[in-house]
Amino acid sequence: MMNEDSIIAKRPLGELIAEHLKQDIYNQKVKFGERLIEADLAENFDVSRSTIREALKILEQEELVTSKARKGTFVSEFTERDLDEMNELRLMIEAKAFVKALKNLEEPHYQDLQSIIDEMKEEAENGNWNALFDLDMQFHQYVVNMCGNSRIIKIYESISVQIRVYLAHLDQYYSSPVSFYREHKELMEALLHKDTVSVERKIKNHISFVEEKLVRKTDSE
Amino acid sequence: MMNEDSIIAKRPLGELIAEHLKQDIYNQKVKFGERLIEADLAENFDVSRSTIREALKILEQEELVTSKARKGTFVSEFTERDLDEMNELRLMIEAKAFVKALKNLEEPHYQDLQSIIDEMKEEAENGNWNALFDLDMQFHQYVVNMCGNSRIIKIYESISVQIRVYLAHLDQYYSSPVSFYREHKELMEALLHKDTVSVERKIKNHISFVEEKLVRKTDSE
DNA sequence: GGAATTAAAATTGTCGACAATCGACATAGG
DNA sequence: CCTATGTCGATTGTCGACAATTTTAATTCC
Repeated sequence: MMNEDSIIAKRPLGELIAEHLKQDIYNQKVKFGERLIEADLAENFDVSRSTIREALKILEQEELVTSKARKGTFVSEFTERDLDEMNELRLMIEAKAFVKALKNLEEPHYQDLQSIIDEMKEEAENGNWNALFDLDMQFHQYVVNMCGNSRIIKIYESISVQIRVYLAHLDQYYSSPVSFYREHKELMEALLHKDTVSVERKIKNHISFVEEKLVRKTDSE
Repeated sequence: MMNEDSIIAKRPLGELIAEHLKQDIYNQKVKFGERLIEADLAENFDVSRSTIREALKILEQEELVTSKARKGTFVSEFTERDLDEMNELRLMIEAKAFVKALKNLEEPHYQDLQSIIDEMKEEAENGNWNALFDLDMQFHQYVVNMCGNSRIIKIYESISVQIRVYLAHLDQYYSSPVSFYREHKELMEALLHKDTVSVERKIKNHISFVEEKLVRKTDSE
């Protein structure tokens, strides 16, 4: 009668470790290009190498690490070129997903989104970039999840994690947290009006904002 | 002095087995929904279960199998709904990739493509659907590979394998092999003319051809 | 001193065994 | 008869050990 996944779902160890490692990557406890040695990880996490291998396979799937046969697995290095690729892909997917999501967004969803936006405002005022990025991810993923295409959702998940990691590793951002927040506020309004054209334009703006304003030092400032 | 990957690169066993299993799925030696039991596979392939596990993780990555913790791994079941999702994604990606590829396609590439087309013609006349599908995959993947975005390439690889599997499992096709071939010939001509607009339209047509003409029995026949 | 060889250490690939869990059946109790 | 509980076999999760390979260090030879 109370057999169902008792609060803490009993997931395989490998998955838990994979998540832990992902956090470590977010927090730069392991850096780009760093080699991950199975035996060491096994000792640190106090599990067998088989389990570590499973965890690494999961991370590899999300492209957070890359492994070459018999050469080892390394934390993926994201260059600016990679960011370009990611953004191109992201733009394509997100533009489509958002428009499709419009058909499915109902009142309760808008409330959820609004509360994310509200949190963003707070974190923006505190200048807390890391929290801001997490909320950003939540916001976009939430909308994409409403698009109705499970494959699009899955791909977006993967790509957004990568972008998240990329941003986390930057040591400086060339824009203010508040304008980052304002971006989302405008996007939210376009969603509320169910204005397809406007939504597409805003998405496009938003992504180029990340690329050009946030990451690169532009002259026009 | 001749140590470099001697012709046959020494890849991990798990990868080889994953490929073998993929072929088995193509050829319907294993069917949709079928459960894959690690111990049995280990015995059949005469390797340890660890190796089988690795192979299954690879297939899971390509979404050809699905595995639930402690429940086992099953060959993915693709419904018509899945085909819809796949095509939507494919359309999005391929339209973008082809247009981008136009910038990079040179004479030798066109020759490669033409030879694929020529083979298609032959197989079409023999009514050999399976070979035709393989060539179809080759053709599209070849062009997509020229788009210059490694992430787009990777995603397309995954999605096209899935579509390939879906088509392989159909027991009947509602169109002629020759018209399937002709589709590609037209696409090829659009590529040769580097006519962006035409390429986009042709891609769109081609994908809806697969969905509506090849798979579904339409009345307009 | 430096390039080529060889030896040693570190690391990944593969294996077989045991533990934990699941599913089906049998059995007991109402 | 139906439901709950216990048991057993089948299957997956995890482990530690050995084999194969790569990387590093040491040695030899020019």
